[in-house]
Amino acid sequence: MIALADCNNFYASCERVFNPGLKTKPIVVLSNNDGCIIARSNEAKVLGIKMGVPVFQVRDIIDNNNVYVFSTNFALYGDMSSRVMSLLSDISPEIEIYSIDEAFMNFTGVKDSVHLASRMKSVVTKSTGIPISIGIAATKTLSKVANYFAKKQTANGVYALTEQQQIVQALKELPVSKLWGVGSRHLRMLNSYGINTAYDFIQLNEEWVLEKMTIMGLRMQRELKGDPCFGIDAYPSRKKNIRTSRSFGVKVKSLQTIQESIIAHAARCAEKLRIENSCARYVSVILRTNPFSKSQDYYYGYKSINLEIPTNDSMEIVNAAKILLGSIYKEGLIYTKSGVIVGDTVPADQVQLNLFYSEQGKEKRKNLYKSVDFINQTMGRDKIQLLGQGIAKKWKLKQENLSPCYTTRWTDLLRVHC
DNA sequence: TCTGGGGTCCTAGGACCC
DNA sequence: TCTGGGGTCCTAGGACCC
Repeated sequence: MIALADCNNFYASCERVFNPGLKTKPIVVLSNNDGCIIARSNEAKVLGIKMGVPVFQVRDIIDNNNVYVFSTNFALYGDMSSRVMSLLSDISPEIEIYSIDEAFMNFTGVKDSVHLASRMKSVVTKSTGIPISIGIAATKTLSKVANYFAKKQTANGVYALTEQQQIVQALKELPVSKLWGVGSRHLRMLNSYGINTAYDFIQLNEEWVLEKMTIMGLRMQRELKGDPCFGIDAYPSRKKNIRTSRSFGVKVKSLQTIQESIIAHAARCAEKLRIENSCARYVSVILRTNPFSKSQDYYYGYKSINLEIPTNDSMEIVNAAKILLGSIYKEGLIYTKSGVIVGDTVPADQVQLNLFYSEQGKEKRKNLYKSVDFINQTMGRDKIQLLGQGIAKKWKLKQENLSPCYTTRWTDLLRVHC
């Protein structure tokens, strides 16, 4: 048996924990740059605010209904997430942290799984204030289905989907769009063949599913029939790619300003690599204009370069990124986003050297980065940075409704008045 | 006026090798 | 007139997830 724990409206719930007066109020959380809606409380969902829509399109609904608006605060959400996950790990024998607000747990051998799940739920709610739902079933995909009904139908937020008759009934009620693995493209394709529910989908011929939706679709179908295709991965493997990208807070034309952002992103990628103890074999840079603009054709510049020797050295990655930027930058366009991707990672202690590799200066640089990383991790991001990242940071993003970092910054601790 | 960020996996087709 | 067969590796693009 597999259990899936999923935090309800996670970001919105995090904001509520430290602002209990908002308990019954509609809340939305915005993406970076205050651009799109990325989380909604149930009250906001009822008002018809859809996931992912740009804020300006729902501005009227927000204003007319006193919806509380928050800029994204990842320091807060990340910290709350690790608290929830650590509580779940204490209780569950085997756990895979699947995303910031979800975890799969192996319930094999658990005698009364509903009882265990209910206990988890009350421990998490009591210790963190975050409401969660837990779905239990034979496979990961079915546990997702169970979780859907845990949120929808049950008062206590725990739902086990185990009896054959019950599974068939659930799949008949579940729109195919809600399946884990069906996105907008597959949905349109399936609908065009008259497939509307999860039950319709499992009736389909396997070869047909394989042809239309690749092996991923077939695995999903088998999982829905109770045949496990995905195991619990309790040991997270090293990331294969690491990306840092941001929209600009303002429209940007000049190479100078873009270069500052690229250097900052490249340095951040290098730092992330060092945290993971990895080195990357390639560096890519992206630079794009506004895809929604009507006055200017969309331009998406993307280029990669392979490194002679995999590295996590900020300066080497920055240099590669600068060269790439020079080759995709076009004069005269108005840009809205830039980013750096490093990838094809290898463990830092297994880097394949070549004949021309020289140790000279490497040890010093390693020590330098160790100190810089330590200072930045304990005293705040970019306390020490490369000069090329720029001081003014004109390209920085908008965050007009940012909540305090209640749990990760001393000056932001909640004050209780007696 | 105003549209996020960070990942994974799969496939087809081309390059290349013997 | 007539130009193989089989394999691997790499990459770009597409689809999905939260």
